[in-house]
Amino acid sequence: MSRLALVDCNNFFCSCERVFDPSLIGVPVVVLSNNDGCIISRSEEAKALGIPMGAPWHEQKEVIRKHGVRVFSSNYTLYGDMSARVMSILRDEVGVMEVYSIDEAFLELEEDFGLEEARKLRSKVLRWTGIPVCIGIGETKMLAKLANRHAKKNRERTGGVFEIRKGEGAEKLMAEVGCEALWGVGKNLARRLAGLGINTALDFKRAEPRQIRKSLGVVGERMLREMNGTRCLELEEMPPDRKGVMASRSFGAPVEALEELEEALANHVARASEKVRRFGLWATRVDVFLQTNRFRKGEPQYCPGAGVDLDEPVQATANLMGIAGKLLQRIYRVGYRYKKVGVMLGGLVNESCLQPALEFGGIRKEPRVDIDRIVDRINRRLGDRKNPVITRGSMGVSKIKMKGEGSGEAVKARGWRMKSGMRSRAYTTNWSQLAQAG
DNA sequence: TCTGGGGTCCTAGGACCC
DNA sequence: TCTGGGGTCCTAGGACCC
Repeated sequence: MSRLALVDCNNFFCSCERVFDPSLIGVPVVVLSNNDGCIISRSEEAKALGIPMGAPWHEQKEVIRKHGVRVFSSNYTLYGDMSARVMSILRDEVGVMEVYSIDEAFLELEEDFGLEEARKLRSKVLRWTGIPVCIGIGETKMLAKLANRHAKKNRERTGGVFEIRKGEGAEKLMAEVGCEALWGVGKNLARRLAGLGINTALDFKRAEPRQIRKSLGVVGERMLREMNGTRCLELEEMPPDRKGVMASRSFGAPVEALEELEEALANHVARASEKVRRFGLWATRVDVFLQTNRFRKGEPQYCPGAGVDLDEPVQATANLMGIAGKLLQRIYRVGYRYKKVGVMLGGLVNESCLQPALEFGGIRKEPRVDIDRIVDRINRRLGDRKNPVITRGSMGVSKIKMKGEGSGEAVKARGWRMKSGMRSRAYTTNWSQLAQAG
């Protein structure tokens, strides 16, 4: 039976800080989120003080002051570097592994890799990097996660290493774990499960697949199978290509002026595009969004977003800046107190998708067109369902030729890409309504 | 104008994770 | 007063095609 190990660094960000400042050992430490807003990593001592994960810093100030908790802003350069060191040690250990996050990795285990080997690996990582880890072993990712959780919660008894094996032992453990502790089950799904009378991990493991499928969908069914030892979540050795890159920040104090939003947005666009270039990618879509303060229940909320598909892949900050700026102007409304502005560069493509500027004997390629989509958008923006601005009509009223009528070569020369199944279609335009709609 | 099932594509929104 | 940032996947529903 093949098995997986989940190696998870303990209190990773705090542990990283400790490696470089031994005076932090044995005292409560917390690390704050990007904007120093929330607590995102706590040492064991800080957890013992009752400081919750994700708590707003300002809510914990009193406890922090009272107990002399050491507080750090996050330092992702440091954490990334430490992560790479840990991962390289793990990579030496096994043939196949998946770096799941900055502080976790799944390892495919050989038959003879047992608890003893896991303990050795654990102390090796600690010795070489100063980072303590826990290791959970199981047949599937979910089971390895569960085993890891158990190893962490019972560190004295387990020595930070635990394997979950089929049988009574496993079921006893599961009976003591609530569903919300399972990987992939959050607050909402846990509530839904509770409604079905499924409260513990064991209840879930024994649940009726049809029922789970019905109320939690395929995601739920996959989890259920994983709990019973069937692998549904594969190990991904190669990280899949990134789909988008986002950059956003909350403001310390609410912002109302467009100029201020523009300034912040310019910053985010610069960061996001830099990242995209570093990955060797290009964006084919830009989305901009605004948010008011969702915690201020009394204030009017406005969280608009707008995006465009680009005619061609773009990488340059300046180009993206212009596009993002226009989108911001489109969604900006006077009179709101904005808390956040952000940009999302999407539809990322690599070099292979770049179209050469010159093709077909020097005729420049035009962007891909999809008339139906464009028509759909125009209608959605300007008309309503009952009164579309543009409708598919009888042939010959107002025609956009896509194919055929001897114009195939012309179409090709323009570089229009045909989707299979595309045909000539006719559209009628309600010009007066279009004019009215602006 | 009505009839119908099997597909795809797109978007918005929900849920989750670290 | 202050309450993160960055991702992924899935679903539902509409429009459209054949």
